[in-house]
Amino acid sequence: MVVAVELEADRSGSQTVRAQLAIRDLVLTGTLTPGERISELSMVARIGVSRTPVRAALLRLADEGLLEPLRSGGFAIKAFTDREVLESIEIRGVLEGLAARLAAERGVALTAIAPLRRCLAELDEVVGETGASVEVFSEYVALNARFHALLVELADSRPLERQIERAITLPFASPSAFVMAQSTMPEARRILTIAQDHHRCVLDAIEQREGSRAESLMREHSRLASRNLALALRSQSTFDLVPGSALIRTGSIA
Amino acid sequence: MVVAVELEADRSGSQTVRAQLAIRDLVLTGTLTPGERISELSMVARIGVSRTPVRAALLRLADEGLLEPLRSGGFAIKAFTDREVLESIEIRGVLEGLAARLAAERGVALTAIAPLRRCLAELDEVVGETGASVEVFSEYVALNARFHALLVELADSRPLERQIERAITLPFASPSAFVMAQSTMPEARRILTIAQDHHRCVLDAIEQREGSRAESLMREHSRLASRNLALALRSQSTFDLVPGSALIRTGSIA
DNA sequence: CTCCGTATTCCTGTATACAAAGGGAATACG
DNA sequence: CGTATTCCCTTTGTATACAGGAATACGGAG
Repeated sequence: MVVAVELEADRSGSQTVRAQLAIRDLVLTGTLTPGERISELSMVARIGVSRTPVRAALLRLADEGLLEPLRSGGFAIKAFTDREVLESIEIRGVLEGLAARLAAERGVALTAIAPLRRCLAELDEVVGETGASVEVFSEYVALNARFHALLVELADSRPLERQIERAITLPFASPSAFVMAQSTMPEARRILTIAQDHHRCVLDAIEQREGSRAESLMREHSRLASRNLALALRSQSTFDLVPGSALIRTGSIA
Repeated sequence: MVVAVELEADRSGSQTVRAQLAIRDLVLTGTLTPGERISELSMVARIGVSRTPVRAALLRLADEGLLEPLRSGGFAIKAFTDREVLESIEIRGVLEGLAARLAAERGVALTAIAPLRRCLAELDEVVGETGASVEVFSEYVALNARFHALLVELADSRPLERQIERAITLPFASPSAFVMAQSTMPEARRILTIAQDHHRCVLDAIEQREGSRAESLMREHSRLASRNLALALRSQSTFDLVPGSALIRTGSIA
């Protein structure tokens, strides 16, 4: 009866985080369909830990926004409209804009901005690559994520870090959510070039303490993601490349 | 041994929310001092529920940001610097600014804005009161909270609602956090007048679909809270009036 | 054939038992 | 006298047992 497929050495310290990771994967990969109720026992059977950590994991995922509490108790997998995805991206943009502005207004030491410059240079290399292979794009994803993380650090604000971390927990709201989807599109290279220019200009703005400019740039930068969402929605195969796409229910695509 | 003082009819549906409310109160009132570790058993003794709901409550409060997880397990009461308080207010301002802008850009029906107008009128009455009694201010607090809540609703964005709700969970970041502290200050009436004008102008901006103006106004509006914080820090007795002040450790005030 | 009442079954919320790990204090050794 | 070590106690993480309640399925009646 109990088919424990997921025994693959999830040697994460605690049972709770193991459960959290496992369930999150189940949700994100679409194994569990949106709207479906999640019973604790089924998770116990699947993951192989007791109800207590499963329960903790569900609670955690509900705060993250992947699940929604049911009034009769328990949780269901949340479904997102494309509009909500857009709004989530906008929120991220606004918060990252605040981060950039704070960094600019307060001023940052050159030693603090150096890692950003290095990251920028590495991104330049990746964008400069002639071949548009999948490897190139996944390398871009990694570097891009690091760039954004470093930028938030630059603001040096714990509360803001927390809030942004929360905002990008929704996988389709993260800075690199649509990059992989881009990889299949003809305009891919152009978009990457523009995004990279945003990165460069933001660093310049921060260095020269142009707070307002830094903020506007980050907002506009997030708009690239919005545009990519629209592009990705054109075909199912492209759409499937964005993380957490299983949670998004659109009118046009089944 | 077990002195269950808090038996005062906390008839909240579940034990978990009861524990959550009780512990939050303990933290906010300063009964538990910042930095102090919270042991589950001590909460069990105090509140009178078992470890399971206490544990759930602690987890919840940690996500809310009132507690911070310890690497050795368990939680400690988080302490906030005045700078972090300022940043939290700034975050709220930015998010409420986004809400106002979204409402303005999308356009709202007059039926939707009517409750805001009514709330505005009621606020006018309160601000117009001649006596500056405590009752007046606490009435202002209630109406002000409602106004801000309605404004967020106007944006009609679930993700944004969630994010803002999270932002104002920190009690000193809520829109009315410093109003009661104001009540003891001579410039109180003037500040209320200005705040109320912000409210009025934001509604006008939204009605006329002036997104950028609506956003700027809400940001500036939140700056009133920042200024009030600076004012409130001048004396201990004033400072004590702000909710959650026990969590804030400042250089100047013990 | 359909609708309603009832009983059963599953599920969550809560409490408790158990084990491992961390912290602290006392003691022994250098 | 200072330092390191060891032991004990406290605390958390995890598992399980129990009770109340909701959803469902089944059976009977109209």
